[in-house]
Amino acid sequence: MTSDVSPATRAAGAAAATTTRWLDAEEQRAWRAWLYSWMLLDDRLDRELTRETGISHAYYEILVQLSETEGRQLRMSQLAERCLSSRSRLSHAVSRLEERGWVRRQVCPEDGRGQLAVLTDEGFAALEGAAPVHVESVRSHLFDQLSPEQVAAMQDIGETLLRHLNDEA
Amino acid sequence: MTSDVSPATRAAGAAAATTTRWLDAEEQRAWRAWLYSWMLLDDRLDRELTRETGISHAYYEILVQLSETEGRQLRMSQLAERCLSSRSRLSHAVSRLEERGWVRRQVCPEDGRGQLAVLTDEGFAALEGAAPVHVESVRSHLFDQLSPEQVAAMQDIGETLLRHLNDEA
DNA sequence: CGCAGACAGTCAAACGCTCAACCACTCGGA
DNA sequence: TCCGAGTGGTTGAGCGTTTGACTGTCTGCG
Repeated sequence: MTSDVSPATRAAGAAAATTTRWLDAEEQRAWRAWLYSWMLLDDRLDRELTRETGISHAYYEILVQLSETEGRQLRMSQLAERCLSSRSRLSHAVSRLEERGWVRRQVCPEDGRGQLAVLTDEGFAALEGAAPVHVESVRSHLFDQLSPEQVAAMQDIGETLLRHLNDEA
Repeated sequence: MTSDVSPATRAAGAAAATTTRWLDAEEQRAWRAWLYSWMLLDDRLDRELTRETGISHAYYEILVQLSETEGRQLRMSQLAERCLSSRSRLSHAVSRLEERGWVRRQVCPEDGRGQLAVLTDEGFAALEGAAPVHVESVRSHLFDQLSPEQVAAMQDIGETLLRHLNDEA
């Protein structure tokens, strides 16, 4: 689902946009493979997790982030940042998690503007139940399919891109 | 935004689920880097394209797929498959593209149940305008950041995963 | 002290996606 | 030829996300 340019488009576009640096055939192929494989994998992981535990990948990530901090709590904005989520989105998501009794909101003592999202025991238990399911999905669809060299390359590429994306953001 | 398991979760989860094959520290790191870099890249590409052309990545993909076929038309279900989209989602999306005058629906001559989505000249022109923007994004945020070896590895990994995901689906 | 501006978070409206029900058409067999 | 199952596609309700406006709080400066 994305991006690629047909030869016809290519000729016309190039004229319009002061010599666009089009992708060559190999680059197209690499891009497509990357894009498609990611979309399929992401979809698969999310569906397996949701089907078997009732927790979407997005919720799961929130629970994970909270579980990994001291006191199992975080400021809303910090939580949003770690989840690569907008504040608004996180605010809505936390409201829904609150309804499930998995997270609790609490005024931040140091800053009256802030709210703390606190992981409840029920939330932690839910995470404990979901984690094995998710890990098994990741292992079977990703790590089981790749050689150690491919895994190393994956990490290398990911970290390279991460450096670029974080730097210039 | 996703998935990772804290040490605490790890111990408890393992007990519950008949020896879960947890990720070790290196695997966690690789998975996180991959996941985060993809999420950030995907978001970046979509936003740049949407901001500068008013076309989301999802719509762009539909236009690309149509532009690459003979007659610039496809059966709805084939188009959905190529876009890795559900039929319902595609049907809604095509309706919106129809409102913009970029796609036209037409009954399929060979099968009265089917519908053809046809790319209009306006739609093609919109794609021509958007393509350089999108390609430049992909190049600057992805290919410009990676060595030729990394690009080759990316393709290799993508195709390996794609084989797995398509096979077992 | 008092106020302007920045900041944290929430909320409402518009939009897109998902799921399941649904309609229309085709195909194969009695 | 007629019926029933299967297929192709659409629709609507419900839900989650985005955007931008808004409230309340904090901070720094005159």
